[in-house]
Amino acid sequence: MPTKYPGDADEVRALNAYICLLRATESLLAKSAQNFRGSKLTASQFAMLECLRFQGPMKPSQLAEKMLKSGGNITMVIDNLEKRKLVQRSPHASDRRAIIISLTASGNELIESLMPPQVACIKDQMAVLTAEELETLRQLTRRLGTAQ
Amino acid sequence: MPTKYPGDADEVRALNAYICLLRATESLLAKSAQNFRGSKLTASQFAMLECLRFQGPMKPSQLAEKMLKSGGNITMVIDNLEKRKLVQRSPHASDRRAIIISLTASGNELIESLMPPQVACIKDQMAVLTAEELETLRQLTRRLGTAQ
DNA sequence: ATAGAATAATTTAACATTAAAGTATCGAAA
DNA sequence: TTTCGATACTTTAATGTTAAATTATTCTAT
Repeated sequence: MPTKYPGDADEVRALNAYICLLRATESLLAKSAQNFRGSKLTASQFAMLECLRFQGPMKPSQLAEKMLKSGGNITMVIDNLEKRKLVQRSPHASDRRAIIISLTASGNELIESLMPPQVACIKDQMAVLTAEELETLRQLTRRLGTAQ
Repeated sequence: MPTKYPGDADEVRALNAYICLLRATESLLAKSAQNFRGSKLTASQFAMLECLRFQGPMKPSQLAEKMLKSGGNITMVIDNLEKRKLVQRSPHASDRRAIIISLTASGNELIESLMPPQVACIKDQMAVLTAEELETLRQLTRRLGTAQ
């Protein structure tokens, strides 16, 4: 993050917005991570439980796509959650190459208990902005996110 | 990232903005990472070179603070950059506990060659927003970033 | 002056992350 | 039907990341 880069007005404007955007995201993620640290979950483990909770059982390749992570990484996160019996591997009904990952009863119970504080935490942090500002932020970042 | 979480209007607004913010950051970081991947640098290695280039030689503890990373992590990133002779360790003048990390000539040359494409890349990606929108984004994310 | 607290860097262990290679299975074309 | 390319997951190697423990040094209060 360059704090002083000699550039024209366009560059300075873009860099300033970029730096603030990154810092805001870092700040939000660091704060919300506190909600699941007590359960000894990493950010990836929490994200996987959350994904399975809201979108149901799915294949590792689908988890990789939704979580924007590599396949090899997904295998390891599943391994570590499976050791704690929070998720389970089942054979795919029609494709013997594939497997289906699903929450166990205790995995479901855990993510259910963690979601309300997580949502409250995000709501609290975003509350420094008004409803209108949040809508503006959503629209601006939505356009940036889909930029190629 | 929950796509459908049953909540009140405030929660939905906050979550939507939050999700778009995170996705925008992911998208920007992924794109700008392409600029230094060709030089076999990781994001942390690039960030360290950038930090030393713009803020001069400093102690590992200062790098850790500026890069928002743990001390142990900084030691490893220095190790890997030192292997390639891009940075060097020197004894601190007055404190024998401390060391000073600085760019080597080739490290300086490398980061100098990488900065212009990096800035251009960020400028390009942010160009989906107008000057006014960039200023709005900067102000909104600045307030979020400093939220505790 | 010295004991003890604080600071600076490193080491270690566990998990994350990616890219690349490996194994097994599927599907389609010859 | 056999072969070959594509798909799905795992494994491996290298690096990143944190937290906690370790070592060495400095600072401070007595």
